[in-house]
Amino acid sequence: MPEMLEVEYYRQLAETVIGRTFGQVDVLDAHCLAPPLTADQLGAAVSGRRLRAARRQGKLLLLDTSGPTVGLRFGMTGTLVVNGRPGVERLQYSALRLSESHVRCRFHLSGRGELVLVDPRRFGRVSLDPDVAALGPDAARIRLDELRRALAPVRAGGGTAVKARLLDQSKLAGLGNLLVDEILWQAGIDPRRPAGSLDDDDLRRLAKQIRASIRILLRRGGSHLGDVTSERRPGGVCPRDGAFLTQATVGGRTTWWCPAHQR
DNA sequence: TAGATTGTTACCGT
DNA sequence: CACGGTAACAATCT
Repeated sequence: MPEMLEVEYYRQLAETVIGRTFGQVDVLDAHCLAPPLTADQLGAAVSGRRLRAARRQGKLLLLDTSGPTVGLRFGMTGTLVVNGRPGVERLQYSALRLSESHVRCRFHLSGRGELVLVDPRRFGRVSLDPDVAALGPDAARIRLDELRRALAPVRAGGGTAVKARLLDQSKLAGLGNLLVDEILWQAGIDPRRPAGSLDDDDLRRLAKQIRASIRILLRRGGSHLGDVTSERRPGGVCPRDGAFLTQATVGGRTTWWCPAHQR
């Protein structure tokens, strides 16, 4: 489920309990703890601490407390539920309901209230003081010079596909598979193009499109609501010019693009 | 039923 | 050594 858009909704939800104090932490599935963190350590570090701020860097949610910062990653299907309100109303799979059996970690708030990590597929992780420096600049505010740096060839040649680079969280934080395909479709750029082959005009257009798509889809309600997302299927057609979309694996992920206008 | 999946990471080959 | 591609992870949905 979550790319940066969904995590931004979770962040906004967490903001509603800023100032509250953490109570007990129930780790229902130790699998959700990023090694070497233990349930006892998490509880001891967090309980009695006040929530100071809810930040986001890419897909990583950061809960600053009066003690350590709690890092939450949501994997493919993680959702944050705060006081019974899910961060995302519409889940990808209509039949997938928030189920008590999928609660992995519950942060109680003193008095009443809670933040709950619900994650059917169990790829989500809780950590303490995560290494934010390992992430590139956040895609929502990417500037031209930052994008140029993110796509610059590390070695001579620079044959890496532009899509692979855009997905590399250490270069640029926040974009996932659906969002990247949507952005490249909007910008008219072939996902297989070597990242280093983009000229200044391409880079400028792409940087603007990254920010624009994030802004629009945030308003629309999530990463799966792009103009081309519903056409990601056999027989899918480009909404712009009617050409059949092409499918291939690029950057290790299933990729759809329009062979007519993405160059 | 077989195949696919919005994310991250260990591993392997170049 | 650095980089890039791949498989694995886990559970569910189409």
